[in-house]
Amino acid sequence: MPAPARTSTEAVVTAGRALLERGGLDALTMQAVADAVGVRAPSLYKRVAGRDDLVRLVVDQVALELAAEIDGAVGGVDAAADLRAVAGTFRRFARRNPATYPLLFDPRQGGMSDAARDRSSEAVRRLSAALAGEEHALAGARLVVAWAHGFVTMELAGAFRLGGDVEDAWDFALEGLVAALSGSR
Amino acid sequence: MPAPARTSTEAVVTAGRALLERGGLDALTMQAVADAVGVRAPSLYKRVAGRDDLVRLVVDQVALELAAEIDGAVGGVDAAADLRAVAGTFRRFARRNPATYPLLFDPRQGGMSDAARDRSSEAVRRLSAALAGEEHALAGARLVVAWAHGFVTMELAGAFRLGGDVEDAWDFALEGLVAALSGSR
DNA sequence: ACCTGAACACCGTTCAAGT
DNA sequence: ACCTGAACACCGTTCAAGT
Repeated sequence: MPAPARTSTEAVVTAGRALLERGGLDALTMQAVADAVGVRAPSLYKRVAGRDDLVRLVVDQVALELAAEIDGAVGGVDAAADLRAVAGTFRRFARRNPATYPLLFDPRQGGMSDAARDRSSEAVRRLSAALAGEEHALAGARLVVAWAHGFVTMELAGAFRLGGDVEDAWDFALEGLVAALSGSR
Repeated sequence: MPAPARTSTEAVVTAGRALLERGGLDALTMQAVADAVGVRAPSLYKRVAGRDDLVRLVVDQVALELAAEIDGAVGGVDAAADLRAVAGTFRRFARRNPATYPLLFDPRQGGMSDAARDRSSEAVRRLSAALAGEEHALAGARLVVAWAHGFVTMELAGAFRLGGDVEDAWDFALEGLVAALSGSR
């Protein structure tokens, strides 16, 4: 006599993400997720393999959203303008997802899936190729992504404490990177 | 009748760091630390306020070592050469401390202390001032540090999967950054 | 086929009792 | 003044029993 499903993997992932964003990784407990979806904790193991798997599913959902927003920020006409737009989109995304963003590049949480990573990096690679030439496309993309990731990570961590205008630092860096890429062809 | 101390804060921090470097944050349990220093877990609370405090002490020890190595990498003659040397030192340090390094900029672990942060950033700020001029010193330092941190974080996370030579990407970026800083004055 | 209570091993932490 | 065993609340996870 089959028992009807009282929740779904989707609901479990959504609840997990909300808990993570609200209270950090510590708040994402199987008990809290179970309460949120209206089921007992052991039942969650019918939906996800375990807590680590649930975290991975959340991270991947966030990563795919990021990739989609980056794709949407590319106009396709002016590569320098597109790079500025993509960088801004990336930064705003991190600020909107301050607790989940840092997990995207965290090896302890498995990081994002290959699919999400490839999709995010492809847009940047194309812009890098347009600016720096095909031979420097990959190295240029790695420069831009490393900088953007480092910057927003430090910003989220509250690491910019020496005063000064953080917006200025962002704009200064972005113009410097565009110039460095354009000058290397 | 006083009981003699059977361990010390230093030994506790050293044991904690070793466990963290060997097995990640999960392996740093009060029980494992207690076993390592030859005492029962409750006794650790005479040395550290709790597990979070112990992690913070480990992170700070690592951060001060990083700051010292960076200081030692500065020659003081050629700013561009010094920047390359500092960046290389930074990267090698991260590779030598793959489990503790990511905690340095992790807000969940409190990150590094203000003292450690200030000391690390000051050397980079001076080099940035020498290359880009005093007015762009802070923004330039933030560009370099954000890139270096992002790069080594991604490298440690295994995020460079599109093939290509990661060493080339490092050198290409470093030369681009030196050019961008030098060109902005 | 899914849900549940009970149980297990583990965790950080507290505290009264020992020396 | 420090160390200890015992205890507490919590955690992830397993599993036999229910429907």
